[in-house]
Amino acid sequence: MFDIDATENNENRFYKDTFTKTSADRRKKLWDVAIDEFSAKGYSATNINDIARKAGVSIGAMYSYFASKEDLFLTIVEQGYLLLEMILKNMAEESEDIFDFFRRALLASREYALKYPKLNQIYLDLTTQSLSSMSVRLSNKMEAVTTQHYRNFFAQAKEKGLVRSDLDERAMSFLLDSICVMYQFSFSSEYYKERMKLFLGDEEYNDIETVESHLQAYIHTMIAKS
Amino acid sequence: MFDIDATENNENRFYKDTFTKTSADRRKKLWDVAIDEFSAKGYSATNINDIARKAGVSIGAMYSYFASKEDLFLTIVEQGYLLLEMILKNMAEESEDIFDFFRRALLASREYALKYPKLNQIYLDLTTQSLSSMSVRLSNKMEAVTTQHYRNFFAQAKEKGLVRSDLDERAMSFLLDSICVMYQFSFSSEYYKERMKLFLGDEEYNDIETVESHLQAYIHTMIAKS
Amino acid sequence: MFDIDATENNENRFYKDTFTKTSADRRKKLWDVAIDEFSAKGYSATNINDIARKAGVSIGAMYSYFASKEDLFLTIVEQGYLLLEMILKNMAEESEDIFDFFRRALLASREYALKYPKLNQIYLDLTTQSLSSMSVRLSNKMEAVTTQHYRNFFAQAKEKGLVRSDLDERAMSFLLDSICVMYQFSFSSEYYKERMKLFLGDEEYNDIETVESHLQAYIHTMIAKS
Amino acid sequence: MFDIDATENNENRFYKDTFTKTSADRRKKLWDVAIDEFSAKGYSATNINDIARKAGVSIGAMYSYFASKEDLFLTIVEQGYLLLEMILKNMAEESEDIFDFFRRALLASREYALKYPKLNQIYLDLTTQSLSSMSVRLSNKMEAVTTQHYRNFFAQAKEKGLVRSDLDERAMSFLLDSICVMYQFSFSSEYYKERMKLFLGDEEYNDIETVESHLQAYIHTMIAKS
DNA sequence: TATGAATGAGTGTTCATTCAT
DNA sequence: CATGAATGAACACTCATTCAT
Repeated sequence: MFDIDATENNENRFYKDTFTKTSADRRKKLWDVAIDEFSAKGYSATNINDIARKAGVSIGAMYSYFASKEDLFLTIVEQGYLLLEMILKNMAEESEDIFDFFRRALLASREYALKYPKLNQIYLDLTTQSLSSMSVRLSNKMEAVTTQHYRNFFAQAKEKGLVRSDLDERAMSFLLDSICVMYQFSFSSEYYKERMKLFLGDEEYNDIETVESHLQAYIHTMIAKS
Repeated sequence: MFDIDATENNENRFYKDTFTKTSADRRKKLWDVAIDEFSAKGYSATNINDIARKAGVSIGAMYSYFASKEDLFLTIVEQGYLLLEMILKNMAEESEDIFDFFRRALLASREYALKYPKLNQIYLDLTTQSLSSMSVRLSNKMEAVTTQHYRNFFAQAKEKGLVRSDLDERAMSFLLDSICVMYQFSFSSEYYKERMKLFLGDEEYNDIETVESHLQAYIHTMIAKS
Repeated sequence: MFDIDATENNENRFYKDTFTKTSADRRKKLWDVAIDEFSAKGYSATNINDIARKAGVSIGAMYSYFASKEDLFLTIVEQGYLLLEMILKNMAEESEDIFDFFRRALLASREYALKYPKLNQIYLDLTTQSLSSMSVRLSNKMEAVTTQHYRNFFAQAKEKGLVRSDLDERAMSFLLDSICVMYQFSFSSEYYKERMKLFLGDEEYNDIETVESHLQAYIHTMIAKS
Repeated sequence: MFDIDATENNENRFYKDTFTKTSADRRKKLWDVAIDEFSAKGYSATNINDIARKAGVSIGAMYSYFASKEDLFLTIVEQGYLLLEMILKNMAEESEDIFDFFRRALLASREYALKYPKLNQIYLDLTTQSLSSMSVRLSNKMEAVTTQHYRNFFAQAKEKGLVRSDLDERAMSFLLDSICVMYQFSFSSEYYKERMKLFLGDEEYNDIETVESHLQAYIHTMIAKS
């Protein structure tokens, strides 16, 4: 996952050249530790000296890799975004139509959240007002990509006559993505986990796949030409 | 809004008795400043000494009102929760059925977010993993209230035969509330505002009421007996 | 014990007139709490607001009784000194000779320490360099009284031919009093208790009266005309 | 005196590794200042930031050397203990018998107190009830060492028939050490200095060596087989 | 006179960042 | 380059004392 080469051509990288020259092991370790810390404590409360020590990297090296704590944070986030982007791209390519895409998106939201809970906690942090100054520094906004996917699938669906003719595609895209985002967070932070439990009850919470297929079915009803 | 009497009977208050004894002006000023700071900087990065100074209150007085920075934060949040709870209660009472309730909920989400953007930014913060230890201290979880409203309205709707008979009410409640939460946040933090703009485009973004009525219509389709 | 009238004529009192006008109960409570706090935490670490609260006295009243934290402390200490002085006076009057006096002094050291452990801990504090500026404010130095008693008894003993003729009475008084002081502290602070245990072992520590009579016997040997 | 190497093998050190890596000059300066401050103001009233500033060390460095103010304090104390222990060990080795040992102990008490008055003031502080929690952290209690020396010398003396056959050695050791402790403090804090003056008068106070030899002679009388 | 809310300088400690080695 | 000791502003919180009521 954390393969630095993937971002090497990225024009706005938040790490210094030096970072590409360290061993992949070192980079991996740093990432792991940084994600642990940032996800658990949030950006502000995270101590970059702690990260360095736990990763077995000197604080001096740290600052030769990243210009600041903020840049370390953004590097982590960017990397996670790239991963998510790839997942989305694959998903879009494999999806037959908008219904299939949403089904896959819902599934992926859950799986991605469960596979990378800490990364997701960090994203949640990033949506926070206090970190908004950072999120603007991230050019490859997830939403830009997602929006495009929805746009394409709705265009195709309209052509094929799969969806209601009176559909406001943008509003609907916004709605569908919102559902996915909330679903994703519902597996990420304690807060949203607790919230989901309250809504679903223990029974349904433990049979999440059924819940998910219901959600998907409702969405189908909502969108599909009757 | 920030009338301390409203919480006086609240069993788990996060402020000390002394706070009830200061002038309402002083309390109001403190609220305002605290919300400003916490919403702009997040919990961790907010300086309680700054709040005190900007509110024209000595730091000593500050600590005679609240046992800790955390308690000041929770007092702010609790107060906002109480307000939202009241809004929800009124809404529930005035709503005719589940469709009406959702329509109102969507509207209220937007209006509340626009009226108290800073408070909403603070809530967003609270859903963050790093503040999860605080959110558990807030017993009167918004979600518990919301869940109940949905449960009641769906029970009523089933009785009246308004909704599809195969409806998984809990999954649906979760879905509807998720939509409202995301909608609310979409007017709160810069991040979500930006995201909404990307999805809706400038045109629709500026005609938000139409978007909202579309969303509501889709939900109707999804739930109502065809 | 803590009868304020006893000090009323004292020329250098550390309390204000107001203090004599409060109820004896109030005064007693204040004493008790102040001794608790000062003995447990030491002068510096003791919080005068805490004392006030625990004694059920307003901090305002506190400062109407005593000009400062230091004066409260000195009032406590002075009072204890007066008590000790009285004990010493009685002891001196009842003692037949220097041997009897020392025997009683040793006994009284133990009993006084066990009866008023907290007061003794406070005295120990007062011998500390950092509190020396306070101890100079206390006119009725214990030692001045003690010195005089020893002087009288040794004069009497010389006259009666009870003691060795080559005795350096001042050095001996210093020695005897030092023994009493250390013995007294040995029942006061944890530190000296522990130390005594190490020297005596569990067995003797639990049969302290025998140890005490041995000590007394040794001193007799040292002083008495052979 | 303040050679850090002396404690390097000490298993319970209260300083961090980093402290061993600074220059000896820096360490020395820090020690000097810390002893000055702690001895003059007592533990509680001493400000660690003051110490840092006066020693020309940043507060950050301070906390990279010691985990807390308490640990700085204990490091100082421990170091002094080690020194005293060494003095005691040498003394014990050079002493011919219990009489010689006590004579030397008395002398050393005075000399050590006069050479390191501030260190001794700090020890006095440590015997205070409020610092008892700290004294328990110091495992190598002076008294344990001292007790052993007395035990050995009394055993030897009994074998050689130098002392009274009815001697309670433990009580006697306690007595002798108590005398030394008080004698030592008599040269350390203002309080005890003043007290000694009161007992001895100016004349004898200024001829302390004679007083000391008298004390020693009395002890001899007390212990030796007549 | 009694109250206790208010004050604000001060405390122990943290941490992003620098820089000599 | 890498290291990690060093920096010092900043922080959450305390407490002796004041003063309006």
